[in-house]
Amino acid sequence: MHFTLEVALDPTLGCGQAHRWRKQADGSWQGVIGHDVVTLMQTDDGFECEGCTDAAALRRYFRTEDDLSTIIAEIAEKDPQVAALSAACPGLRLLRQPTWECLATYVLATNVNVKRIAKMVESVCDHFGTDLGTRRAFPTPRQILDGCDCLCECRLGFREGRFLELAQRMDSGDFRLAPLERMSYEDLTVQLQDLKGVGPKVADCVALFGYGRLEAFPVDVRIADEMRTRYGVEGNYQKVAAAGRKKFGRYAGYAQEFLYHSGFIAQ
DNA sequence: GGGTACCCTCTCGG
DNA sequence: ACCGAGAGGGTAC
Repeated sequence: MHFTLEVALDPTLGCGQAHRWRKQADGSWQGVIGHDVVTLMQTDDGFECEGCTDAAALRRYFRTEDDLSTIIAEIAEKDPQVAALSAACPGLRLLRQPTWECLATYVLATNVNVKRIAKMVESVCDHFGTDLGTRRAFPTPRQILDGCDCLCECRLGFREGRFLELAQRMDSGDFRLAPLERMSYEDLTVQLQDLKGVGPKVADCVALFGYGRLEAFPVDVRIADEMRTRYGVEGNYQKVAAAGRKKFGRYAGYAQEFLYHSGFIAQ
């Protein structure tokens, strides 16, 4: 199946916003979207997709409604450095990940290397997820609870308790993700932080990558570094994140992604 | 509001 | 080669 879309798969799938993509020897990307194991191959005008049974889900995942030229024009107009970064990295898109998967993976993404995040996520999928053949789906809360006796095999460290409690609250219905769709960005991030293991940074990541709130500006150590060296902005989380949102406006999340990716190249 | 410990793994310097 | 120290998409206390 062919998809026409302005996208560069390498930075989009490899920059760390989603954690289940693997680049293969032939240059294609293998990942799991819902219950499809898909293989994506870059073309001049988009990509070729193998294994996809739901084109609408794929379009949703890639946020095909985002017009990159419009978005980039807007954030570039606000800052010459982001203008240069976006020009240097054409086709970098934000993804829309399933909220549960996004939330659960970012709860695991604390105080570890990006490399190990992917390892933990894959381990959780391998232990509890539905078998899809070559890969497994991201597990549902119920699947995690059913197999929680062997959760320690996933080597989540101090995140294990948080991960388990998260699954319990979702499964019991004590915490529901769907109603958060209708909330404002501010209310959404406040609600998310009621969950153990979710602080301001994870809440912003889930708001951006899961709930598609493009105004979110998650600040991790790399973004904090970029904000300090490029713009002289430093301070606590709230201060830096608010500065990013104010500076870049409704598409601050895209600006964040370009800034993050610039550090990726430098590394 | 700021300072620390935190599970575990990988990396790096000796 | 082997080992100990350090760091790593932050959060809870």
